[in-house]
Amino acid sequence: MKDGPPIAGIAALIGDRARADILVALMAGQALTATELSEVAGVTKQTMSAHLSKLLDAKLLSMQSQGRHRYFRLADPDVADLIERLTGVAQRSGAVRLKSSPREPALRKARVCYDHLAGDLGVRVLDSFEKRRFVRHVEDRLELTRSGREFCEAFGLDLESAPGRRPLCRPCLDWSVRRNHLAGVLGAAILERCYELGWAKRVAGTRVVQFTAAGERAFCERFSVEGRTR
Amino acid sequence: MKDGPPIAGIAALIGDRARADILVALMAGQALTATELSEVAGVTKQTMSAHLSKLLDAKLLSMQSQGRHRYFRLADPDVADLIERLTGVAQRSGAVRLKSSPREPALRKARVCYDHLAGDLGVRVLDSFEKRRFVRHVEDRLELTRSGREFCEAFGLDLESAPGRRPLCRPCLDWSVRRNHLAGVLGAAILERCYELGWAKRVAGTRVVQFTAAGERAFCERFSVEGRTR
DNA sequence: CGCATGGTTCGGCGCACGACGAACCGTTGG
DNA sequence: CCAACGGTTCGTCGTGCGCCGAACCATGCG
Repeated sequence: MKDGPPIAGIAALIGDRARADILVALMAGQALTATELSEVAGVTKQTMSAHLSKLLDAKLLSMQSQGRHRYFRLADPDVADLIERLTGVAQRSGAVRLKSSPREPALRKARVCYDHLAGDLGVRVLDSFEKRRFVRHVEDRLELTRSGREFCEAFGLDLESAPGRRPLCRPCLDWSVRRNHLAGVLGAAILERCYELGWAKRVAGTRVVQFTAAGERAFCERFSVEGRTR
Repeated sequence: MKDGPPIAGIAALIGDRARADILVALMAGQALTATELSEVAGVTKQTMSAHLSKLLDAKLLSMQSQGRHRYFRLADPDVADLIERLTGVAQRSGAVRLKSSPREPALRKARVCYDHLAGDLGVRVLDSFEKRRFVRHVEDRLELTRSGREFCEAFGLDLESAPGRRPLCRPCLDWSVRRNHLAGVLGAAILERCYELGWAKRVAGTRVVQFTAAGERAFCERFSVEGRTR
């Protein structure tokens, strides 16, 4: 009755960039919403929706609706175990690389994640902020310190006129680098300011943020970002 | 530097029908040659060759050349562990079925595996032979008993004029049903006889063996095969 | 030596599946 | 009530990759 070895189905499910990103992100243990996951994986919501339903069907994930959100987590510890083994084997295999998708090259360096800066540059900004004690981790959240606030004002950011209850500052997991970058009002304000200063602009139709040569230099200096960005 | 989560690459590798078949077959622990594996998985040697090199690259398999053969086995116990976890999760997930390839339907029932009969019918023949004590397992090999030999002669098989050192009778693992069917000279002779008797013929261009309605009835009676073959 | 057999390489074909745009529901909050 | 936002459904497009036929090397045996 059943088709070929069942493991093929499950493995194929995991063997997709976007879905693997989801699973890895959920290894942290906390439940995430569909939209958050779509950011993590770097795909649109429709695409994510399709992926999530497949993973649900296969019972790799579980979901609970809460208000208008849907929270996803790994279905059970066995799944987490599986992913862990998989990473183990993957490590020693010297990371078989999946054929890199065409969109990759520029996206990795700098791109828009909603309205803030992600990609390599985005991650480095957060690194630098942490090193200079401009931000502090408080549980899962991020807090701007006094010196951080001063720095931001000096850079010409307007953090006060922010609307509603959007967090000022929060970390956002980056799908390409697997590390956090700066989101929230602050993240958005920084990107906005880069546009204003003429350091960068968006490439139409994509999520790529293109820095000018001078803009990149200025940016790196300002944020104490060292080294080449690839 | 590295692309997306490494687990995606490994999982994608396992998430292919043919390759999953390979891995499952090798879970038994004994090393198999490339050609044997191609039969197990139901693909040609070229295709198998491509799969095997990918699995080798990823270090999921190890290989040793011996004479003109190449023997493949699982690279190490961790890989076996991984596959086992995977089957575990797959079980409880209620076997996510991989989109069934177009060739499936008829192939499952009866098909040619090299020159002998495989598929559901092939497996049942061996079952019946075992139950009636026509064959006996001797380590990994199969031996035709005295009564088995009589039965075969009565059916009109010529087992004597077989050329060279090809084994008279050996088991061959079936990729679809995951069970053995009858290979070797005997397996070939049975299929040949079915053609002669007009019970079945091959469908051109495929490996499907098509039985006539009467042929199938006669076949089942002769070999004491019970039940519908779905 | 020639022939059979185990494996690999190359080129072309076809298909499954992931990606997105657009349009559509449901919930929340003003 | 409307506007905004979280998610899903539908149709389409592009492409990666698994498959095979044919041709090619290597080994082993008579």
